[in-house]
Parts: sequence; C-alpha cells; structure tokens
Amino acid sequence: MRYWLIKSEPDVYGIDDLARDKTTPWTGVRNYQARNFMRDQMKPGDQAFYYHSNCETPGIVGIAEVSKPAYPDATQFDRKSKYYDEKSAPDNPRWLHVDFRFVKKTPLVSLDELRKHKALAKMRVLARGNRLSITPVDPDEWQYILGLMKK
DNA sequence: GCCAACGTTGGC
DNA sequence: GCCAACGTTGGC
Repeated sequence: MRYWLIKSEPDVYGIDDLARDKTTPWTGVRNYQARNFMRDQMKPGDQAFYYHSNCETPGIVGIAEVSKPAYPDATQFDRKSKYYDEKSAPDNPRWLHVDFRFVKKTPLVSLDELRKHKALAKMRVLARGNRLSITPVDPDEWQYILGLMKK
C-alpha cells in the first residue's frame, strides 16, 4: 500500500465536495507523470492527503482513499469538456484516472507548517516550482504528518 | 493580479 | 533532437 498527496482547488472540487459525494472519479489529469502514478502504482486502499491549492491558506485538509484502479477518463472524448483531447483515440485512451473515496476531514496542516519540519523537507510538494498535482508520500512522512494533526 | 517555474508544442 | 514560444500552475 502506498501514500500520496493529491491537489485540488477548493473552488473547483474541495474536500467538502468529496465529503458530500463519498466517492469521485479523479478526472481531468492531463500530465503524464501524474497519470503514470495513477495507472501504474495506485491500488485500491492506497491513502492520500487531500491538499487545497490556489486558495487563501494552501495545505492538507483531509484524507482520501483509492477506491477503484485506473480506467479511461471519459472527459477526453467529450467535445464539450474542457478536458477534451482530440489526439486521444478511443481504442487507445491517453488519459486514465482512479476513483477516490472520502475518508475524513482533518485539521488543516498548512503549506507554511509543512515547510517548518525538517522531517518533511524532501516532500515533492514542497519542492521549488513544483506543479505536479499527484505526488508520492513516504510512509515516514505520512506518519509524521498524522502526528502533526493530533496536536 | 503578478510572475516564476515548469511541461508541452512545433518549427527547423 | 534542439529550443523558443506558449500555456498553465499555484504561491504570494
């Protein structure tokens, strides 16, 4: 089982939306690295920190769990979707995604807070200029952050 | 709203 | 296969 961090903008689809929907297809990822993580490494049961980006206080706000392994993203074939990709062939879909299930909301662990801890210094999400919306989290980092939430 | 950093595209 | 131009991300 692996740990992840997934980013989402609260104005687009935040933790409260996931809490309401219970599960959601993680569609719209159009980055090969992020796709490969979902396609090649994510398994049902994997846990992910839910991170709010592009908002007043960016940071981790909850936990989600992979509920369905990767399958083709329907939005790539939908001409009306902003995620439509004319270069993707139905018999060889370019974009895949997993489903996530809501686990729980957590106390906010802000980006500022994450940066304060040496144990987390290597986290991909903290790297300068990082834009990847799905990043792996080490088990040690996962446990450490859970610890921060208990304080 | 600005802008640095990054991924992708396309001309050559 | 290089690399300039472009579009997007996301913190501030």
